[in-house]
Amino acid sequence: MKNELTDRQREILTFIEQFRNENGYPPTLREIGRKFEIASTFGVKRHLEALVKKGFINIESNASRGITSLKNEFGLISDKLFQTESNFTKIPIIGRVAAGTPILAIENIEVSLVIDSSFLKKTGDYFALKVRGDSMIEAGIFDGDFVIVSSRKEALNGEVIVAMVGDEVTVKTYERSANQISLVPQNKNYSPILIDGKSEFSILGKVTGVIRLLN
Amino acid sequence: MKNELTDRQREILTFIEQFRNENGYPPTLREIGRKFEIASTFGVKRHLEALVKKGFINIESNASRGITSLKNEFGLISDKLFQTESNFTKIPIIGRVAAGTPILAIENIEVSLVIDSSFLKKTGDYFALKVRGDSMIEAGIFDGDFVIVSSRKEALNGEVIVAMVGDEVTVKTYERSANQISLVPQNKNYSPILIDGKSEFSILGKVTGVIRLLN
DNA sequence: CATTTAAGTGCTCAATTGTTCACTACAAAT
DNA sequence: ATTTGTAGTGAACAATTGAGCACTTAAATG
Repeated sequence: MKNELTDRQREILTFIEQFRNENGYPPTLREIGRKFEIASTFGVKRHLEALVKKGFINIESNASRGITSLKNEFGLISDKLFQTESNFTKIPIIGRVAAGTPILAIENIEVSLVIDSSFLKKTGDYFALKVRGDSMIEAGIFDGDFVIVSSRKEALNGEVIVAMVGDEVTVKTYERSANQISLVPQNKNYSPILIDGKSEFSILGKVTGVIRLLN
Repeated sequence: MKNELTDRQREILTFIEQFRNENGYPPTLREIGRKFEIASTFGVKRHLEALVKKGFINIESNASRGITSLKNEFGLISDKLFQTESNFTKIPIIGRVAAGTPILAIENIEVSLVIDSSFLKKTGDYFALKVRGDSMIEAGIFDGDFVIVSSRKEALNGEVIVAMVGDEVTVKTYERSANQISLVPQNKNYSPILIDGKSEFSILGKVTGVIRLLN
């Protein structure tokens, strides 16, 4: 047996892939059969077994919709993108911004976001944060926006930064005078946060991008 | 009922996501129950119903493993299932758009932009435009921003759309009354564009995302 | 204190789904 | 001529799975 697919098998493999992309779960034997007008589940099953034997899928026994590990005719799809194109950068989205909870715990990283590297300046550490509140709307940063942040510990006047004040993370404009650091909101309804010697304060990074998703 | 998740619901949502990423298909009620030591499928089912009500998942009735359309706490569609192929989507950037006084028509396709597919819905054609002008600043769309546009020919009142008026492309809020279509800027200094029967007018798409790059 | 909401048990039932068997048919290779 | 691989029907069966009900517990709400 050659490890090449017959036309029929290729059709079915393609259908499984499409189905999963559309529905979020693989098809059942009967759903495949309906599509290809195969009346017997056994007919379908043997196609799947052929696909397993040839290494294109795995099937979890006795599990409904138990098709896993899709490959296509060219081999593993999962590796394909990373081999050919490497100009993407994966950015972790740092956990929930709830007051009082530690946010920068690295274990909190649940989701990543991949963006075109051309959006970023140099190589460096980036992370993303979902913004809460409207204190920066005049700078075009709205509640629910994602900000892309370049990690750094210092900032220049006028830059939009992400800072840690006490145990809260905040996005503000950085203003430093002779002996006073101000975190200035871009919204008339809010007042600057003044940093005195006592406050726990640190700069986490500079905002280098904003992403907003609408419905 | 608030649309926020309880701890239990978040745990379960996270588990579903992980399960799907590991296995390629969503878990059954009992598989979820086994994980969390919930003996009754009914207990699990009501968690899922809560997640549906709050808009984090959809469930296909009577379908095994019928959980679809995962969102996570950030509102992103969890697309790791499709990591195999299209974790990224290539979007053509088309010319520029007048967001102030309409200036530019569609130029040539310059560049493409690659973004994480979780930013997009699964279906549909997308393109991107670079916005010129400040007529939409109150909607958080600034001069120089990129808007991601889902191609469509119709719109609902209040949606931010990209439209063609004459031979110029513009980004505005769509407002339709009995017999009048208005393209409303989000900036007090500008007036709506009124579409009469004579104008050549067509909707190019709906703005589904905004990307801003800062220095 | 009554009510609501979240969380769960134990159970039954019906629908969905995977497994398996016997049999047919055809083309290609040994 | 016989085997092998592919492709299918039809039916029966068992396991998995989702749906639903009555009832319980606990915490929060008002």
